[in-house]
Amino acid sequence: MAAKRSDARSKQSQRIDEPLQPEQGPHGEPPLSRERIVAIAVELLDAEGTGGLTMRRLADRLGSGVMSLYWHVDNKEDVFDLALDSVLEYREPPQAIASGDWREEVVQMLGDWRAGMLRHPWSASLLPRRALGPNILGRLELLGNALSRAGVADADLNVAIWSLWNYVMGATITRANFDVPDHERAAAQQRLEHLGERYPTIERSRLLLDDDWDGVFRRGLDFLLDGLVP
Amino acid sequence: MAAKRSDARSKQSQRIDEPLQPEQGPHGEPPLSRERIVAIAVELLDAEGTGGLTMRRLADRLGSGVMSLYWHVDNKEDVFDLALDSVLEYREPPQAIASGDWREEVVQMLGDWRAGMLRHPWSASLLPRRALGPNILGRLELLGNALSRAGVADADLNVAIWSLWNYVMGATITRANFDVPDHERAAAQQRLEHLGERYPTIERSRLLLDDDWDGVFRRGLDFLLDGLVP
DNA sequence: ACCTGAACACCGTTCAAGT
DNA sequence: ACCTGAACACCGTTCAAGT
Repeated sequence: MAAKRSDARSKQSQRIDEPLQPEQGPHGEPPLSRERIVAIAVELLDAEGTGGLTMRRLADRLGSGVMSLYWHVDNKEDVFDLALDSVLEYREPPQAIASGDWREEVVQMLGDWRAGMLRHPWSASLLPRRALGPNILGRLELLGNALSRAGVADADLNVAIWSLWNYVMGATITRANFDVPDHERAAAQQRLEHLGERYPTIERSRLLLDDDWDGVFRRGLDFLLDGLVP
Repeated sequence: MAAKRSDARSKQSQRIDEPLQPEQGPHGEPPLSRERIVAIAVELLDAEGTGGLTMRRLADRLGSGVMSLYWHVDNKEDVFDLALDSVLEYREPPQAIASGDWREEVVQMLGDWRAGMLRHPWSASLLPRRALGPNILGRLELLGNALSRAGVADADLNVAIWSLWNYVMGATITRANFDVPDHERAAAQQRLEHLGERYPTIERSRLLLDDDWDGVFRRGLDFLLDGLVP
């Protein structure tokens, strides 16, 4: 049980001194760098989705040749890994949350996690196939720590972390993918009414019609936490 | 909140009478059909993973021209949708499970669901982006029905179904993607020991080292059910 | 109703070469 | 140390045409 590909380093030697203000290149373009590539990749993914990220298009936006990217990055997979992890970076120091109430703490952490991914809907569908980057690992560490302080036994920690991770991942993916654009909503409603005969329970539960995603997420999380720490 | 693309029908008119034994074509190849295309697509996905499914390769294996596929199928997306749903078909009538114990019933249903997907590891990563086909909807209906009989109030049914769906989906995806092939295991162990300094809780929980996936799945599911139906 | 090949507009990546 | 263009071996899908 281990992270795949998480040690994929590029050929680039590890830089110690990172210039904060990269000087402009001769033609107004800042020089290529791992960071710049990832930033633009995220932009591209936000704008066009998973299918829109192309090494050629990426190079275009960066004002460089396609093959120049390969100096900084192993391959396209690598770009995906880096883009995903970058989305899960913490924007504010997580200590701000650390109140006394562990449960509220966990709920906040997972809510922030979900929100970060929903800001970049492609990230949810990508998560399953990607390695665990440092930001993801950092969030898992924080989660485990909070659970441990809440009194979850070491023997159960494993299960507790995975359960919550799985729940958040599943909920985020579901939310990101089943949200129908407004102009399709009418057609979708129609189709589902027709489904009622074959799937009466689904219809009764309003499973596909209710759109209080945040509420469903929060209530389900509460149920799970009830089970984990009675 | 509604299924995307779930009404995508091909240009083919709805067949009422499906011949059980399609006669051989003149060159030993049975004629092209939606069913045959999907079956071979699943074979291809099992053998080569998501990246291995190509319209050209698919046509090759079917002994037909590439463009012939497009008569039976809308496009590559459509093939993915159909392949995914076909994997979730019930092999035995689900009534066999219906004992009296609703909880055991739910656990069995979800275990079977997960097992079906793990037999085709590509299906887990695919699920997030696909529409709800009839087999998926059928399983959701069955699940909701069992929960309802177990005493979950109609007002909570929505949350209960989604929570379990999210949990199973997350757990299956995690399992399918973090299972390291044996020959990579040694290297992975090494890497993770090195990680212990920065992520002490993760190390202590053996989050990435324990490989009792089935146990973790079952125990987490129990916790969730405890919360859902105390 | 069903199948086809040629053509179009793309892909990711290797390689040998430039500065 | 960093960047490059040409070339290779692929893609999915449109189209006009065949039976």
